[in-house]
Amino acid sequence: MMGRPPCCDKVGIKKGPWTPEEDIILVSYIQENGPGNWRSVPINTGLMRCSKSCRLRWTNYLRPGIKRGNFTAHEEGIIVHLQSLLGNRWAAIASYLPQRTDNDIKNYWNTHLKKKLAANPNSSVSKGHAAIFADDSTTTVVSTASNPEVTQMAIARRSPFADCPSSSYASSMDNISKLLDGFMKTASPSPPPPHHHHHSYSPAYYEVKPVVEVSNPMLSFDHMSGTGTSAELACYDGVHQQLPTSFMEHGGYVVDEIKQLNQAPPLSSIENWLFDEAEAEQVADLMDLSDGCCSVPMMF
DNA sequence: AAGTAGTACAACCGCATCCGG
DNA sequence: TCCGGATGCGGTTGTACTACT
Repeated sequence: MMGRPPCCDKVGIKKGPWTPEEDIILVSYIQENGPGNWRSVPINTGLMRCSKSCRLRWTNYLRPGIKRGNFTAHEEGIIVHLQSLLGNRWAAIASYLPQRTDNDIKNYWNTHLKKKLAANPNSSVSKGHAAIFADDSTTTVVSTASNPEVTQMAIARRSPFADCPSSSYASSMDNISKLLDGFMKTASPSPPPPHHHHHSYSPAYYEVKPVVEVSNPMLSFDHMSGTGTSAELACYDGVHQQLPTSFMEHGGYVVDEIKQLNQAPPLSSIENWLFDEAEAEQVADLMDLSDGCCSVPMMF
């Protein structure tokens, strides 16, 4: 009689931008059950979304550790060089920038970098490496120069937070926490920042105030991996956000992910390049640094 | 002020790959 | 080894927003 239903039944499946309510449902479900088994997510949550849409929403927007906002020159350099080495393998490139999603990197490449390279093929960005330490975000320049170990961590993706500028880092964990705990109580969401235009709902804009400080993620990592109970992941306006233990236990996503990222796999040629470039450019850029341009608050 | 073109990015689509039975 | 379902990945689209005329 009836044949096998299609993978994504088009009938009754909602498409388009996600609503806050849908995000809350999805995040709550993943909090309880962990990510994965996406097929069951719409079934168990009642979300009128296909499994792929749920997975995409989580991986590209809701999952912890995602950094949003402008790409730094450092990140640009990495992306450009990796793209030249790997081609449009955005997932592979994204693995070197754990805070960025492949979708983000792909979009950034298509909308910014491709044009940049076309307009100025001899620019430092196009060379793929010279801009790595010409970071305008006042984050890693001095700190990495004075601390080779930190340089290696930042460059070689040992931590998903390693090159995170404290000033721009808006933890999606904050968003999730707010989604879970405070959204319903929040009377009026803050409007989007003027430089961002968003036609669809974005949880980042539920932040009542901008992120002013982020606690040292490396220390937090040690803490969380050491105890395995709760995760002190970010300091938001001075209030430490706590991940529910269940979030760590069910699927152990955050802990597993960070542990995995924190492991030191055998260096690939790309990673070796990153190390080599880091050392070479570090010296070169230190020569160019004029005093006053980089008074950097140490994050470590 | 209104219309138009350009930009940015979230989300979708379809194919590829993985994995368990 | 084969098959089918689940998931991952990259290309592409849709549309809100901004800048320009």
